[in-house]
Amino acid sequence: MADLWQVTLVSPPYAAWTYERPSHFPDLAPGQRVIIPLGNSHRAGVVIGPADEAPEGVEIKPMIWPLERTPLMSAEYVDMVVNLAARQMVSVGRILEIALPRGLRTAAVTFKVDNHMAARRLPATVRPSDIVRFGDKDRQALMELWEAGRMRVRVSARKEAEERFVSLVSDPPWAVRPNAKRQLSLLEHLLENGPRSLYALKYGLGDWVDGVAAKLETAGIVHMGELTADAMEEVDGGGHIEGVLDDITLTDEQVAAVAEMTATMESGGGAHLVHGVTGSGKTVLYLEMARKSLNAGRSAMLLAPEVALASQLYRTVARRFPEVRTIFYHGYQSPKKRELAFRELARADTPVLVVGTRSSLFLPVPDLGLVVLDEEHDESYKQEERLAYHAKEVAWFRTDRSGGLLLLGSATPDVKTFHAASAGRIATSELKERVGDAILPEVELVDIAAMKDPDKPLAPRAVEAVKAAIKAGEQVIVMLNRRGYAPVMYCLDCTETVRCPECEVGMTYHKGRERVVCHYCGLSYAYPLRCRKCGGSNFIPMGQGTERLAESLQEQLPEGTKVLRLDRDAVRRQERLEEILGAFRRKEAQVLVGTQMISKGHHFPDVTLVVVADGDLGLNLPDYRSSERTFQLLVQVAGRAGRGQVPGRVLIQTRNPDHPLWREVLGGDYAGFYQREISRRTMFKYPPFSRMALVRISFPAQFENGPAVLSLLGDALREQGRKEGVDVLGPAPAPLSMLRGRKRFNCLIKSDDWSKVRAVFACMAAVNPDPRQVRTSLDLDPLSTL
DNA sequence: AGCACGCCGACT
DNA sequence: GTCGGCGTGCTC
Repeated sequence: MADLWQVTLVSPPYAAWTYERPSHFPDLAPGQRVIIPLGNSHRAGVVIGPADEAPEGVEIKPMIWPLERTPLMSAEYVDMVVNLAARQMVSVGRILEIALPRGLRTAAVTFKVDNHMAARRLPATVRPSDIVRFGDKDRQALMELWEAGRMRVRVSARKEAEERFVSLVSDPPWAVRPNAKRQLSLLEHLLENGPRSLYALKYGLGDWVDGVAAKLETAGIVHMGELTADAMEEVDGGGHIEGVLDDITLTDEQVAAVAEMTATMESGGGAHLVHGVTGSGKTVLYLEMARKSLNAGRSAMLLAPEVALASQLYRTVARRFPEVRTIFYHGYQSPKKRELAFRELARADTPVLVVGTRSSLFLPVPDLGLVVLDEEHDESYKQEERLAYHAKEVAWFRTDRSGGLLLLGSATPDVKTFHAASAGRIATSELKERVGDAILPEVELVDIAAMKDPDKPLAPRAVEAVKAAIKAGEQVIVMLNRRGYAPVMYCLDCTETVRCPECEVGMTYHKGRERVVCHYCGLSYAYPLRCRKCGGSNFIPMGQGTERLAESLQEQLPEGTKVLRLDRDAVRRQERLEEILGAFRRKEAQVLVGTQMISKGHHFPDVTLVVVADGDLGLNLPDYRSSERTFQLLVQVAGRAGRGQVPGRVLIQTRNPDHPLWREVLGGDYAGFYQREISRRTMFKYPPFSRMALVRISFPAQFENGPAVLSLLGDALREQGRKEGVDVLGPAPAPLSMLRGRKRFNCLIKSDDWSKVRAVFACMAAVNPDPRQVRTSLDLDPLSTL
């Protein structure tokens, strides 16, 4: 009787198939990685569990070799992955592909065999294809060496070479021939998307990347190797979060919060919201709770929405707990580093601390007593590309299973979180005061309805306030949530604007890069360019972006004032973010202009003034979350002001001073905002009073059956929706209607129950006549419902 | 993701 | 004539 097991492929086609355990194999357990034959190749797979019976009509093949002697993943880990896969309606292999570092997903390995004591002569290096060819005796002898720990696994050199990251060394313009199309397209790609592994670049652009990248490396224009983000951990200037170590005495509010959180922790865990105003010292609470978890012999994980914030948190944690093994982890680390972290945690037998971003939640951390999501409302916790999952959901699942505490911290909680808290389903602690002498800033509105001059985007009153702050030796942050120089380029000859041919949206002028760029798909053209309609080249930039705002401020402010800019363009080169933040923190500049990036968690004690150049941006988007998003952004950016001794002041420019949101932002009145928002959501049955999901459908642009299949799938969705009693809207072209040669469409589903959403999706997927061409995916609770 | 199969252009 | 380009299809 053959010993059959379910094995999941961690690469396409991601299937969970049946394989036989050969008699010479050691015992198997869920989570064990094995090399399996697939067609004529060898692949890595993960054992999910025993298979009850063989599928009909297929020949069951035997496994080739184990990839580790004791599984890196436990049965509980596999259980988490299986569960998450079921919720997201994707195969288990898709989740494991996200969860496992690259080196743990490949079967391209070599075994180093220590055979000097062996009775039987075996080669010193063995590859999977050799094992297949071995006779039974040799295989048996090899397995004895394996079980004795005399056989080591090494990822093949070619795979490791592909793991190297390619990153830009210098900003444009680059010293390459203007007609070197491939070199330029690689450079533009790196500029737009940031550092990428050679592997990812080859996948996205083509195999020519190998040669071109090598050439650019020789020319000193790109760097290949470890990502510089890793070096960032050691860079000074970021510093740990100040005040956390120096001010260990807790305030009364903090003491009360610790007591409440401890009660939740000791009653078997669960979620606990820390609703504390900006600057109220939430980090101290996280550290206190981490200490409690460690004292109870349990591991703790502290997560931040972005690498830079996680890195700051890591330094603080490492200083606070020098005696505890602390691991820093994020998705931009080299695969090698991630693999080391994964392996170390899988082997750990004492409690550990993990600090990182959302991808850390897939680490095999032993006995999780605490997970902290700092700034829990932040949308970066939701992964949108590839596979849509929310870190909060994974964190909730893990702490639920382990009986750990899930700590959600924010000054402006997610409306859904706060609703659960108000309903008593989540325990809550409140911090209403800032720590130390700091008080919350004064917020004022500036009416700019009458302003027209694009070279003077700030109202005179705002400019005066900036000048006064600089004169007093203080610092200023100016936020404009739109990067580039100008969002619209207007042709003076024919009144046409520059539009992206793929996305049908306006293209943004980037002066420093000398290009116009589509902010949806990243397509860009060199500027100056000719008008598509009339061939003229007399464009005038209209509207404001951070680049133009920084430029005009530089002109309006007194001689000697230094203005820094912080946005995705400015920090394309990895080390630039820390450079800019460090320079501002060291007061090498008086003004920092930036997008919402500057609103996130940074602590600048000398900033006394925050100006929001366009408060109305994002307020009237056709999305149920737009006012929540705007409120959170404005309160967060206002929170950057007055964190030191001098009280802060916030000016918000608006063309619409009567909007009810302003009163709540001005008063920092989360409760008032929440009341108004929740009654609106009740009225329109928006979440949390309903469940929203997006069905994404895409097919290659040249696939002629695409539209027909699309309408078939749309019909199936509506039909099934009627049966289940859920609303289905669409299909409508997605905001990025064309991406990588595929046409994309969305259907919005609104239901009272996730299970109905899954049922409707499953019925639709089942009638898809050509799943290879027409791909469908389900995004539960999408960030944007467009 | 790999790898085979299969059908068209530029070479010893 | 063949070598080899990459479109398409399949993998327990």
